[in-house]
Amino acid sequence: MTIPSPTPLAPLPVAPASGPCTPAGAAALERLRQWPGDHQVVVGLSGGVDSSLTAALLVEAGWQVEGLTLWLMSGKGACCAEGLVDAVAICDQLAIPHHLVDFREHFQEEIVNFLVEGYGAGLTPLPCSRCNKVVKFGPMLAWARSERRIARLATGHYARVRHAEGRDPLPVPGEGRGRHQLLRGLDRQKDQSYFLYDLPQEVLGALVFPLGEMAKPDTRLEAARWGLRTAAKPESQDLCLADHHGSMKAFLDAYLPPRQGEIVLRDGTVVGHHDGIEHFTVGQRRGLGVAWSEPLHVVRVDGAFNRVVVAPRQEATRTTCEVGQVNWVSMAPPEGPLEVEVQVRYRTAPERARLVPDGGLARGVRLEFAEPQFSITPGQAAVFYAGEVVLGGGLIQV
RNA sequence: GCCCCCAUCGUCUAGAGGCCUAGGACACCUCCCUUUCACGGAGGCGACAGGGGUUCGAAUCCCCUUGGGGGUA
Repeated sequence: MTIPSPTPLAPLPVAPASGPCTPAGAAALERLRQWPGDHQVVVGLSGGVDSSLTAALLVEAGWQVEGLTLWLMSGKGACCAEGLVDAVAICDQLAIPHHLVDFREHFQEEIVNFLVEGYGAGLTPLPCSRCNKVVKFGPMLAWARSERRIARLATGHYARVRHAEGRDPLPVPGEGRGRHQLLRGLDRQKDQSYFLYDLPQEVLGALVFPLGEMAKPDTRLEAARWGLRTAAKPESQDLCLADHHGSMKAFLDAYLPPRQGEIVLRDGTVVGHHDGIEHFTVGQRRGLGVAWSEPLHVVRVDGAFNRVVVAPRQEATRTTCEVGQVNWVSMAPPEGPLEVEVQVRYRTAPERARLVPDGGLARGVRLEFAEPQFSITPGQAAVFYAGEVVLGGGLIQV
């Protein structure tokens, strides 16, 4: 479905009077101007600053741009609706077409069900990487190609893609020929590469991340220069799932009935009770309700026995884990062991580990960390890095 | 129903007359952080079982009541 752009109440300038006000903005613009190949692109617009500026920079660089917003949530969809208003307004200001595609059913099947089943089983599923792969990037690109005959997709993610033809050698031993590399965003505070590890090569090859080398403050300054209505919009919205529920807990409570169980120490001593394992994740401290001589953290969520196992922090570590459903990004699957850096959660520091390909697991590897790790959690992603480069990643197994 | 011991924030406790407008730990709440869930950071709420005494002054001493633990006919 395509919704027509409304007539603006007050005409806004299509382009600002002056050029970029930050070196990063100027560099981003220059990269877009020099981009090899055709300059037609569909921009995924969430209604935030990042995607707004992404569209604006592409327009400023002379690209032929069309905006696309996905309708994801069923029900009222309050957050989506709010984002949609801004997305439409931005496209209007930029004088580019805006499209809205209804993905609610798809989102429900692929993400909502995935979350409910995962949490119900005692995992801590990561929705974002799956959503990026299965709901956003893949389908958006397919839509752009089939509906608009446009081969490229741009988003406001803080990550970089080094396309096959211009790539540098891999920083680790391995085969990277002919691959599109995924790199961290230059602004390490905002780097979102963790959520993108599962994108296939064919998608990576079509991506444009104009903000990959921008820092967040640059984005805001440039957005303000453009007079974008989203320039000062607050940072993180709530979980996009949560619109009419308010939080993940409330969201899960709407799908999973309360199931009381025990909170136990490693030796089986019962120290408390919980109202559903879906409210707990490995490493968690708050919300246990157990008063102890020192803080207790969750070390295991036992779906089979409906129990939550807790221990003092220094005992809540692991040194190895199995990773499944691995997607190799910037390199071909390695033949043998590899020294890598691993993030086991978004926004935790990368940790040194030895990665051993596991013949027994389909697309599996085993990680042996140099130091004990605090919160290795089944369901979360383990993403393998070599410095800036995303080598690959997968899901932590039970 | 004869004799002894104990009684502080939600929990575990510090406290042996003025340094206590009662301290700490854990829990809890709020905010910050954050495209997941968490971690983390900063604040906050919160108690001397009740009633009488003794003292210039009592959480700290005495008495009674109440509520929990031991011993003898």
